[in-house]
Amino acid sequence: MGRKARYDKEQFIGGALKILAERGPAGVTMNAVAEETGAPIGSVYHRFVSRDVLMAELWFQVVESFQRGFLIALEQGDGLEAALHTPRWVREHPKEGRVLLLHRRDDFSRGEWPDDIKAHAVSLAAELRKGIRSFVRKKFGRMSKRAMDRTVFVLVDAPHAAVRRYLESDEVPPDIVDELIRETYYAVYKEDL
Amino acid sequence: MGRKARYDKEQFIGGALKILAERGPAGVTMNAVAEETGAPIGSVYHRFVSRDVLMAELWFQVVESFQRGFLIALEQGDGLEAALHTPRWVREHPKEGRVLLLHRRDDFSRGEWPDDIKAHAVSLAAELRKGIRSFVRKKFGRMSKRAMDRTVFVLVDAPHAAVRRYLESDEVPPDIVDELIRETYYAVYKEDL
DNA sequence: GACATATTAGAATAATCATTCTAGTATTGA
DNA sequence: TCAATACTAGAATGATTATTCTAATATGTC
Repeated sequence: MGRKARYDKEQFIGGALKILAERGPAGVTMNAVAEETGAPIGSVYHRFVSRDVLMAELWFQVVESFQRGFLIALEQGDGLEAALHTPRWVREHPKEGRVLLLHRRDDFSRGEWPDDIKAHAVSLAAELRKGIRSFVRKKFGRMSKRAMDRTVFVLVDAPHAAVRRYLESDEVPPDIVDELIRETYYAVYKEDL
Repeated sequence: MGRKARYDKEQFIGGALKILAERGPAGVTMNAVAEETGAPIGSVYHRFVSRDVLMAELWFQVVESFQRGFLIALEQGDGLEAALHTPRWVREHPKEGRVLLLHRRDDFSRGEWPDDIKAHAVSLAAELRKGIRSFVRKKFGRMSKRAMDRTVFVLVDAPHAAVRRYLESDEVPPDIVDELIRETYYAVYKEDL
């Protein structure tokens, strides 16, 4: 049934990642991706309905990898381990780091997106929420809006903030970042929940 | 000398701000700004060399206003007052809040920008640095890289982080944000500097 | 081998915008 | 009133890119 494929999604996503790291988001044109991969542009469109979808899938791939490590840290180590996962992962994945800035989780609920993209976003978010929920229960014995808000700030928002300015200018987050995340962690969790 | 102006910079910047709030950054096309203001596109270009410069000036105007309040808080109140200025200001200026996400301070050092834009960026950054410096000296009696890093995190990065997700989805930051900023503040400043 | 079809090829098309350009127009100053 | 000029007007241009389209080309299946 049909000809054997010479190029697959992975290659195009890989090409897009490379271009993104070198030339920034605007550099990732469909022609650039095709050229980088050595494929004709038709083949890119054969795999991805649109540029938006290609970028979305790149984002999913990266976030999935990031989130996997985060959830493992959250389950095995304690919360601090998970909070520090952000700067560590970013240091180990400099190219991928910039991809994190490309979208927010709920970009895919607004607007027109293919169903599988929407579904992917939903399941990714659910997985994260579930992980954090069960962490909160483990740590505090019960669940509350307040505990969730704080935990999201300490484990997600604060680490991302600490790291963001370095991602934006292609620098490796320095050690002080870990220190600040650590202190924020102890601070916010010292309060009664 | 010459005809009286019917449209000035302020009107175009105001139009751009309105469009940004309603349709997001991509919606701010030069034609949209002209239409919103009721002016012909030629008049927009008579005031701004390019779209980039228009957007830059919008950003400057907003950041300047934000920063003014921040510096006053920093000088008059203590650091906590300044840290909390971010969520407060954003609540009072919902439209302007989104503008903050448009640029980073050092966007204007890289790349081609007119000299006055560069100068504006430099002076704005200098003013902020100066304010923080003198705050650090006032609070700790001396100056150190470490104290500066921490202060920037506590007064700038953490508040921005806490607020960012709400800005991105056009929501008003809830009270918990202030609470988190406050705790982060006490935490990080409890450590010896 | 011939057919069906998944895939390659990439030139042609189309849409979107920023920007330019040429022609008027109102105001100031002489 | 006249000349200089800052400004209005907006149609035309140009550049950039996403996307489409038609024609080949392999490869599995009958």
